[in-house]
Amino acid sequence: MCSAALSSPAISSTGIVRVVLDVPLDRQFDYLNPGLDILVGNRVVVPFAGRQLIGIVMALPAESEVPVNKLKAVIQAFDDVPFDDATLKLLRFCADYYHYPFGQTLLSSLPLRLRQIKPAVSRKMWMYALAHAVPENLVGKRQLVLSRLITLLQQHKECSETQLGDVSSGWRKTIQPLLENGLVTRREVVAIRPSLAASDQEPTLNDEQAHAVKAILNKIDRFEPWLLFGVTGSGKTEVYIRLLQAVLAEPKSQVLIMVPEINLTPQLEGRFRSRLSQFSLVTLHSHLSESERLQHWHAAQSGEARIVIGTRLSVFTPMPHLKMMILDEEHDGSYKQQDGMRYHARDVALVRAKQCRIPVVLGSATPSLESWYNALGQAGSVAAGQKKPTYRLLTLKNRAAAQAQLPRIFCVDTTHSPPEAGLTPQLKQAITKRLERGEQSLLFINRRGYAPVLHCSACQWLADCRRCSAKVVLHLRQRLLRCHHCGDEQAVPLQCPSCGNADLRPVGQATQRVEETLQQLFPQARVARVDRDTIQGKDALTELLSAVHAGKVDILIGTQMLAKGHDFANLTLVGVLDTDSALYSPDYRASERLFAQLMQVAGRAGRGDKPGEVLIQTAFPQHPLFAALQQQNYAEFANTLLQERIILQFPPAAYIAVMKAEAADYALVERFLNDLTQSAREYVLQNAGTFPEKPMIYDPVRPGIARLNRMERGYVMLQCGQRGALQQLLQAAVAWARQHPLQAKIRWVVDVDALEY
DNA sequence: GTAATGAGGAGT
DNA sequence: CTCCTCATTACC
Repeated sequence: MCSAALSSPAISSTGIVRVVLDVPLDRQFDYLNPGLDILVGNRVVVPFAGRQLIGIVMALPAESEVPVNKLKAVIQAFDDVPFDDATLKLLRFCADYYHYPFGQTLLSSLPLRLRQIKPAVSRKMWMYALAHAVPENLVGKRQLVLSRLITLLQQHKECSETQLGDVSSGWRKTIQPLLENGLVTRREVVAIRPSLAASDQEPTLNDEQAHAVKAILNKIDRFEPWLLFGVTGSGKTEVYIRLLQAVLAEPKSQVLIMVPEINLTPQLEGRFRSRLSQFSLVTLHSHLSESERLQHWHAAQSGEARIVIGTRLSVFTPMPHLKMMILDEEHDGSYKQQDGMRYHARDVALVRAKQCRIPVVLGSATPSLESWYNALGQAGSVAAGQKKPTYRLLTLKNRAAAQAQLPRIFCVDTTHSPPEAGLTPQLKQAITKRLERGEQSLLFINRRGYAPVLHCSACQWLADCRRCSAKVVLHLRQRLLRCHHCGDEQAVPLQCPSCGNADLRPVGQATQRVEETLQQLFPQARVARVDRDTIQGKDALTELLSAVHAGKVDILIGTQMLAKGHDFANLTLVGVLDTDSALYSPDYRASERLFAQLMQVAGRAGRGDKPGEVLIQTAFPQHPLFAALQQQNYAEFANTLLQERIILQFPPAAYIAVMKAEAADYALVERFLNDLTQSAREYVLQNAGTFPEKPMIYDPVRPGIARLNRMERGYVMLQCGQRGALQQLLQAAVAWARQHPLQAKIRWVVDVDALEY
């Protein structure tokens, strides 16, 4: 696009307004200003193809390439400027790097309220309190609501609108006279919820923690990526807190902490609120209401919030005084956006830190191979080969609480001890022992539902999804078959649709079925199941976890939902029922993910003063992954994987991008992708001289789930050892795809640094 | 993306 | 000859 003309005025009341819009068109649109006050950066409402859209003013050019009589007028202008220069630059970079339209990149990073035409006034939030003692005769006998409101206000120093609303929906009407006569006062709260009383006391850092804090603070005023590699329980959070204390000591400075998903946010939030209670803190995650999100976002953008804790999208939150970023559990796949602009929040954070010249701390017990690769060399490993380390590695080897021991990890060979209903005799025995001792057990199985397949014993028929090339999972309680890929549900057939046989059997294990088995085996035990089917509301998980803490549960069974961050002092056994599907998966990242997951699950055992035990059921106990796991030796395992990736020239040893296409008819997809590979190869041949390294273009393949939601899918992988060369090819490929004749008939996206292939 | 546009087919 | 549907094109 045109660079803003030097002569263009900062404010316009007439003339031309150049706008980007939330449309999949990678260009800007010019409008006439009918006499509104408009600044570069403002949000405006403009007519577009027969409807009204919100746009962002990018420039006020002197003239337009479009004839003036074709230009339409701006309808409305808002006076806010949502993006600062730094954020805009970051979003521009991302739009280019991920090959996603700039307008959509920009608008999708904003809270929904700022993308909607109705004015984004956030409703004010108030806290109510009693001003003085309540006079005796105030409350009449029949004024039940009033009396309850007053009781509530007497019990709490301050009450939120939600609290008061729980008493009666008509609370506003009742409280109004009290506000007028001054018995009740209220104060406005902007986003920042009142901190809990500062209670936690400062633990002493061990040597490793102290060294990490000191090392980072030594280079606090420059761009520097740190990999904080610390086993579960080694006290990474305490390191974060000390860093934040130091950074926030500087007036105005802000910090951004990112976490994988909402489940973890409340935990970290609670600790930060109590330890850093003097600093205003907001969260940004998907569980917020739209008005909360807007408030929190504004608090960050205005500089009012000093601490922001958020999920991946928060990496784009404008923060004028950002001085440090922290990514907890940096290896977690949920940092990668899987639709729209497919950015990786870790990579974006690195770019942002570099632009802002600030440190970025990546924390993990099982770093991503990307980060490991970037930190190697300094670790003295040979795996990185000739590569120079770009991250600084800090290691926390010891558990922070000295008495907490690392769990002992065993494999149970399922070829020698075949499991019955999913449980090997060893595991059953281990559970029995825990029940006798009054300790808790956690069983981990990565499949929700009752059984992963429904099978006909006569003709070997298996129940398929109608929309996907996948098997449907039996959910017994709801009496239905559900596809875990598209969500489609169908009734359980009474007889085999293929041969009419009535003997249809559930095959394999999933959480519901294991729960049933456990209840039969241990009728006296209190069993709780945790998966997406049992955990529905936003407080459901918290409630269940506190029940576990209170000792009201003996055996917990669940999916990876349970794997993260929850410490149960009385939990001494972790059982992993089925890992083998991930061991020999075609996905090149499967074993990296499995190791991280098992490490995390193992970390749940024995976090109190009792030693923990982990039993893993597998038919392949000799697999090197388990040997490394038993020694809790991530480094060795990661180095082995790295060698493989170097040989295969897969990430992080090389860069990849995947062109993903889908259509109802695979023939179209195939034609499109064949055309693509051919022209991409020709392009590379013809421009061979301009490529610092020649990219590889693989033949089209079908992904693991070849059909998803009635769409036939196909992938083409582009790979190169050099990022710039891959980008050069991608640019040509995207331009080519945008004007391909099949463009309208198929859907395609480019997934740069795709996690799966 | 979606609204307007125009080409081709069946129906009155 | 009109109305409808579907694909194509333009969107400032």
